[in-house]
Amino acid sequence: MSKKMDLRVKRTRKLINEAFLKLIQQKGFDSVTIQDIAEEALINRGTFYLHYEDKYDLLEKISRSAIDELTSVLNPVLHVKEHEVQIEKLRTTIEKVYESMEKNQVFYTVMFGEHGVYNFRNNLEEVIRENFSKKMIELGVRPEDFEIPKDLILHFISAAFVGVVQWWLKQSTKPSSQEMAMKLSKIITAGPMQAAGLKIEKQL
Amino acid sequence: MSKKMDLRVKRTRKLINEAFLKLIQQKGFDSVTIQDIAEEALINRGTFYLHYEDKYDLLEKISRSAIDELTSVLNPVLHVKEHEVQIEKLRTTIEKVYESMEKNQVFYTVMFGEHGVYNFRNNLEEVIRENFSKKMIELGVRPEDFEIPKDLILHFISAAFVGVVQWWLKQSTKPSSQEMAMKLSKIITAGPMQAAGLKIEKQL
DNA sequence: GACACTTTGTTAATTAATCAACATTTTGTC
DNA sequence: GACAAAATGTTGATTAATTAACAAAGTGTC
Repeated sequence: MSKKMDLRVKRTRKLINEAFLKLIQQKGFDSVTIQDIAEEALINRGTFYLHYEDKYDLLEKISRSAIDELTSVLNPVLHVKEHEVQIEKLRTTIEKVYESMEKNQVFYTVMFGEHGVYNFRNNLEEVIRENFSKKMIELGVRPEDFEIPKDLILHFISAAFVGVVQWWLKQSTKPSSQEMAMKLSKIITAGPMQAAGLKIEKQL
Repeated sequence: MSKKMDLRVKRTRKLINEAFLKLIQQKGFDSVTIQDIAEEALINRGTFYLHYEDKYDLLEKISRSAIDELTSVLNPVLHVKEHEVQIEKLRTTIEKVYESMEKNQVFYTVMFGEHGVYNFRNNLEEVIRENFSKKMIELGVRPEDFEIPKDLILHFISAAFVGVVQWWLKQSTKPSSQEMAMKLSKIITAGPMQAAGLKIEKQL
């Protein structure tokens, strides 16, 4: 990004994005028209086409942006050094994840909402699994080394992750990213039962 | 308004107004700079000067607009026909008042807020009194006809009116304009004690 | 299927806003 | 009071957005 974006471009896109998410929340993606967006954003309809091809393009770009940002901080391999989890780094990652959630809060709230885009939750979980899977391959981690099938672990993690994000989005008073990092790192390293304070019976 | 206002003008003013009120709420009128407004509104600073002279001009125009709208629906004389209050018309007026409040909700909330403009409450009460007083003169109402001094009545009404508006602004779930009209017309015609359900001892 | 209405995608001329820059004024600190 | 930094008010060249209009496509109703 060698040149600074003209303020009008930046502003117009912001207005379009905000109008779009608001309208999705109100009436669902399918019912939203370009005219609706233009009216809500107080822009000329023709202006929309200077920035986006159609509403599908807009959705793609908004989603890409939010999810790219999320996956850029979801870097699991850094937490593992010689098969050992590094707590501090794990905590930092979770904190960044929730900072990203805060930043794109409206997007995720709308997408998970009642008029949100079809199957958004599953798609997000899939993205997370692919991201983790790809990173493992890059670093030569071998699934045979796991006691539990890799796929099972990935499904567990991605579903749990998204489940907790949905919980967080629904809180009227949201825990800070630091609080979430503290709590989740405990759950991840000790398992949910121990993190809740229960003792696990010793296995012979 | 023979010609339609260019959408850009409309939008730019809206963005400026919103940014301004937000900043007043955050840091108080005195601390707000034009640069602050431009940044918050995502406009070029020079653009501000295409629309307003300075922040005092902006405040004047925003206030004028909200208060003009309020006084345009505050027309007490229409409720009185041959010294008799017409309940239905009174209720309609109150309803319109609260519609105006809803429309300019952010403005009034900020102005009445902790960083709001100095003495806003008193100024608003004064405006209301003048408006009522002027209308009475136009229609030849004679203060001598009142059993209670005119000034006292005006102060009672204006203070009570503003007090209730402040109450309404603070409600997280606000009564609709219809509900407010129902309740307030009862208070006004029967007095606060009877409207609350108490019986008044008969005076000999 | 016929038809009316709505929405879309596009175009050229016009216009409000941006950018960069500057001199001046104001504010804050010592 | 001296000085640096921040804010103001302004200017001309450039640019993104608006307007008005049109043909075509899509939607809803009978």
